[in-house]
Amino acid sequence: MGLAKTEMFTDQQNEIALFAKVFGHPARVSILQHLFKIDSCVCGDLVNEIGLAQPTISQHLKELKHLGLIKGNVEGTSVCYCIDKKNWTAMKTVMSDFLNQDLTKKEECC
Amino acid sequence: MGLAKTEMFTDQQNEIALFAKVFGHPARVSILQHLFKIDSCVCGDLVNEIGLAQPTISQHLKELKHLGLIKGNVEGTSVCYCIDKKNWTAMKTVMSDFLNQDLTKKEECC
DNA sequence: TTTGTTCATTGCAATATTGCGATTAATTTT
DNA sequence: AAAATTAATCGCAATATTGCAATGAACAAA
Repeated sequence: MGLAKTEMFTDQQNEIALFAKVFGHPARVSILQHLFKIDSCVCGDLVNEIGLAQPTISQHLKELKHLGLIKGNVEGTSVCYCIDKKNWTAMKTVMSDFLNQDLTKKEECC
Repeated sequence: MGLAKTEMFTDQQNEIALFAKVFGHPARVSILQHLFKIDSCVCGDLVNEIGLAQPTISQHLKELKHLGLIKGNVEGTSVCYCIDKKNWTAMKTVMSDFLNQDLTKKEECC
């Protein structure tokens, strides 16, 4: 099938999965880390920084933009990308709630 | 290709991507939340709780186990699964470092 | 031993993802 | 206007993922 049955899960579970999925490729992790490091960035810089072809980087940027984690702004012939702070913070809340579920009171049965 | 070019990324970036990928499906998110909620669980409970077929759940459990996030223990004809606390905590460190990159000093250029 | 229970594995079909060459679109420079 | 620059899109091939029916393996109960 290759198709996740999203209708049988909660909105929260689907949202976590969507965010996680976009982090599930090292190129996108690398792009985000680069944007954090240097504040803003044009697509061409990322093509040089990471070793992938321009259409490939462009597609990864599109996915990050689609989820709202980055913003793009046209500047002449190039495009300036940066982290969308508001949406990144909102995403962090969702993911942190998932990652920080309480472990302390659990018995490790296995 | 469908094949991530892992060799051009750092070990850290690949590790983040691997953890994120396993969270990138709502069924696995749901399984983990259930294990957190009820401490331990056999596969059959999960098949009832989530609406997927037994082989499908079994495969998702296998992926979670392969990454070390859960442990499984055979108990008669059933298998008891639970969160691997040590590995979960280690994973949380890796993911939190990524999610909590400093935003405060950044200019939003776009 | 036979039967039932529970979970893992196999094998397959359907769909998704990744990567890039070729092209296009938008803009700047000459 | 023509050429150059930059990034998006298209179209394709290769691979990965998802889901499940069928089957197998391990154990328990009769």
